[in-house]
Amino acid sequence: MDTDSHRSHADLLATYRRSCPSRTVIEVLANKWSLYVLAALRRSPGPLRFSQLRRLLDGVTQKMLTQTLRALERDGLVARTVYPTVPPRVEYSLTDLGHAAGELTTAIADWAVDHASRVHAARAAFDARPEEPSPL
Amino acid sequence: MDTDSHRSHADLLATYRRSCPSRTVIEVLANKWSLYVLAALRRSPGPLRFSQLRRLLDGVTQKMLTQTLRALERDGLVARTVYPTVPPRVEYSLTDLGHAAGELTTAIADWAVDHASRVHAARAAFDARPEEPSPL
DNA sequence: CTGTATCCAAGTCGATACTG
DNA sequence: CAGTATCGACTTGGATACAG
Repeated sequence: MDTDSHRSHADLLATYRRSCPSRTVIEVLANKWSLYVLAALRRSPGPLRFSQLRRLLDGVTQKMLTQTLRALERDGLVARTVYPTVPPRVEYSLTDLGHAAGELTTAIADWAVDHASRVHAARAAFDARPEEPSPL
Repeated sequence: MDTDSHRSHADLLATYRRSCPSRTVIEVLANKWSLYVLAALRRSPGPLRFSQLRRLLDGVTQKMLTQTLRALERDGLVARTVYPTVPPRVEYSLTDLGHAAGELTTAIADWAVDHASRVHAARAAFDARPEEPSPL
């Protein structure tokens, strides 16, 4: 994947600057729950209700889920539809923008599943190594 | 991208379980500095020194960079090479595993750059909307 | 140069209680 | 059902000082 072939050297450096507009976008995407919410919505055949997402994402609290969904909605990645019924019904789905982002986060989630054993093995090896690797 | 075509429904649900081994892998990848470090190393033609990474990643503190590099090294994504010179010289590069992960995080970073304006527009629209959208 | 150690502020996150 | 509000524990992250 040579995704940078059309980017200049200066462009690449600018990517990491604090002033780069992408910085704040990265900060929304680069966290566990955003990644999972986008992946879950992308994998779902249709919209998901708040409670469905909560059940799906094991360990997420109501607060974190609300917070995450709001941030994604604010950024135009997730669409929030409220049905004025009683009890209220709220559905979440991906916008076109969110769908594209969801592909990327789903790829990360899939990669993590596929390589978890290798990562865990490396982790164990690292943790098992002696304090002083060079006893001379 | 139908990356899930080979995954069963049960597999997909298991992905979000707290007990899924991929959870801890995601937690390492899903943060700003890990994402940037992997992207920077992947884009670089060769290994990068600690100070080079620090200059490149605008805003990263020494502490966060060290912490991030350690976590990635522990997970077998980054290789750390120490040259016993004086002053010391330490180079970081991607392992095969890290290279694969780097492709994914680079894709996220690129996407963020390319769509930052759309996201920021959505954000501005969201923030500008009235408190009570339905005054009836 | 490449770290480690420490202090402290700020933010994250979970648990709980409550509302329309 | 789908939130909001609040409190407190815990974690994160920055600044600074220091060491091999």
